[in-house]
Amino acid sequence: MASRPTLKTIADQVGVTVSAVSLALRNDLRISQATRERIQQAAKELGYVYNRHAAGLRRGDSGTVAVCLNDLSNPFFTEFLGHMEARFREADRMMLFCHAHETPSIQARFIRQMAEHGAAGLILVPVAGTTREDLDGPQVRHLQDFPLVLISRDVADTGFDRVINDDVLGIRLLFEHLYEAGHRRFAWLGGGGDTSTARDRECSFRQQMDAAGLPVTRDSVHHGPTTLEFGDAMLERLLTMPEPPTAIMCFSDIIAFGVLAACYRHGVRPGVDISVTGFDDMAAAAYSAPALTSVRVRTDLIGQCASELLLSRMAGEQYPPVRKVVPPELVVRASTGPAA
Amino acid sequence: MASRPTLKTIADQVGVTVSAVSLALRNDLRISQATRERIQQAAKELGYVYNRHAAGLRRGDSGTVAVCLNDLSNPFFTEFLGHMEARFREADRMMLFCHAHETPSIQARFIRQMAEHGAAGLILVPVAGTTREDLDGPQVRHLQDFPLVLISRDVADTGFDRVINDDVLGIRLLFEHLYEAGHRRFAWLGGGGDTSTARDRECSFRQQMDAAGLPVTRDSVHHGPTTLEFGDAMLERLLTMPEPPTAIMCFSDIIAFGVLAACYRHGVRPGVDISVTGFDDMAAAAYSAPALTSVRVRTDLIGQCASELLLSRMAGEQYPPVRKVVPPELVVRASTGPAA
DNA sequence: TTACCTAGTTCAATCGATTGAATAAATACA
DNA sequence: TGTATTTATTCAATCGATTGAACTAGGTAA
Repeated sequence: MASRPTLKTIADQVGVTVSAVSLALRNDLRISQATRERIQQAAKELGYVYNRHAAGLRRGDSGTVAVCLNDLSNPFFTEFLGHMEARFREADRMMLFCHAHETPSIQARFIRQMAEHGAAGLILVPVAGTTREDLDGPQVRHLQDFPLVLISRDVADTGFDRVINDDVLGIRLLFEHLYEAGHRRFAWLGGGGDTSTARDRECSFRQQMDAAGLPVTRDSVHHGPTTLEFGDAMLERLLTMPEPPTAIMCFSDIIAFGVLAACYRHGVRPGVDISVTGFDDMAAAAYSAPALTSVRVRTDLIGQCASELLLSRMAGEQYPPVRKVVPPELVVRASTGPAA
Repeated sequence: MASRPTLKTIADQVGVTVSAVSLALRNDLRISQATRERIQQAAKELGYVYNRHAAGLRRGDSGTVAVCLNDLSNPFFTEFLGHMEARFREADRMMLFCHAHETPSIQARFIRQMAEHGAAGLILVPVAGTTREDLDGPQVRHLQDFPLVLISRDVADTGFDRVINDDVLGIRLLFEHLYEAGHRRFAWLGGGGDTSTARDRECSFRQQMDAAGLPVTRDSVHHGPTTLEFGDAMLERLLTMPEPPTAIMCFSDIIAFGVLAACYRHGVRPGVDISVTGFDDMAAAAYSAPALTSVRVRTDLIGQCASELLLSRMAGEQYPPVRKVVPPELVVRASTGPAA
């Protein structure tokens, strides 16, 4: 296949130099209107495609940003992705995307590669277990002074900007809602991963229990993956207990959906016989059977805030690291009700 | 911030030329082991980051592939994304990502931009209404002989490779399952968009009805968006009909979930009072209340096949356009049962 | 001793676009 | 008419890595 036309091709065609073409295509007024039009016309006819490698090499910016997430099967993260993609498109930035799949080596590789590609900034949901070292150590020297925004999960002791949900508040809202409805026997499901989200939510749960004078026993906290399967399997187990909980608080809506599915099979009526809460308030929460009580994490605000922050850092703005904590909102639906 | 080290920086440090450094970093045997090690050591110490713009400019390949999808809120598409991402990572390709959101202008822009960025190939779920012209016209000359694989949705009369699901078969499997269970009053929900998927599934539904000698009336086909809301709202409407259908076939699991939610509220028992089917068999289908009968679209196979195909085209392999049709599998669950 | 390898390294052109400085041509001003 | 000024375009260096060709020791064979 014939190689693609370049500025040179156009220049020869029109009878000017590459400089003139370069300027004309960017609508620089230094080139006369007439010539500019001839050049632009020729470019169109030749099917010219701008070469950002060449331009980026000279100017030092490729026009891309990098985004690294961990769980595409979780709508919660794809919501983020959507919000950020929209904002970056607006800013005329392309998105280099990585699905790290909770795998440190994939994340590490992506962090290197996006730099090789000249990405101008990085949005990262850090893989579970990510430490300060991973983002700040000698292996990743290039991240120093690099525009990087952490979202959803925090990493302690780093000097990066971060935008996260107020997980402590979220759990408190749910707990208070349940407590006021008379619940006293609670179970906590999920949050197996080594993330700030898992820690903060569980910690908040324990605090609430403490504050309410309720004991946290081995039977009230159950770690596991954020999957439907886990929720489903856990309900089966909880039902066999001598004194099953009356309220089940899940780390994520996903787990809660699994619990609801198991309830349905067992003829246990959520909201009547037992109360179930999720976390995130993904779109499906309003359409589960029954609709799920949850806390709405503002993925829109977090996504927007993170992309704004990144774009401003990319524009070179200097200010101390920002740690933005976005409050979630309690959404009460049919899956919770008064304690039996 | 000090600009990043380049080959020159390393060369000066070690006391060799850039050529030597370039070769050494790629482990070329022409450079002696000793020098190579000194150079690699220096590179590490300096925190050198490879510049793919420069390399790509010279070599003509940036090492990226582009992927353009339309609905991130649909797990069906994110499943694809996951499968392809994995395969491309394996091939050491980065992914330029776009969420076209069923918007032709976004798709068109992305098709231009990914070329500007030197992507070596493109995987595209075409936006609803995409025509031959959009992929083959004078605006997109650069797509000629460009590695491009269409997935999930087909575009007529194009010479591109495509990997799609056998939608006709999928509907037939569902229909036969319902028909054999005694159903005779059917409703079809969804497929509002101008896509091959929507056309093929509805067309197949009509064919099945015809073949079974059942009339397709105004009341049996209802177009709408692929949302939970639509399914929910439609069930409400169907229930008010004098002779409601006994079997509801939905364009997508998403719509079916909406239908199930409405059933739950109304005390209608899916699988007993009414039968409901989805399409795609996303992960959640096994955990809805009740679990949803659907057809499993092999996103794994389609994703793998598409990425293999693309990689082979990118490697320069020549063969006539491939049109791969992957058969789906019927998955019967509790949401369907014998006609009342 | 001379011609000839060979391994190890350097030279210099190259990819395509950008840009500050230089030049040429046209116009304005005195 | 000659000089200053503006306008339109070209020149040439540059970004960072790659690569075929050229060079330079040191070693071998004749």
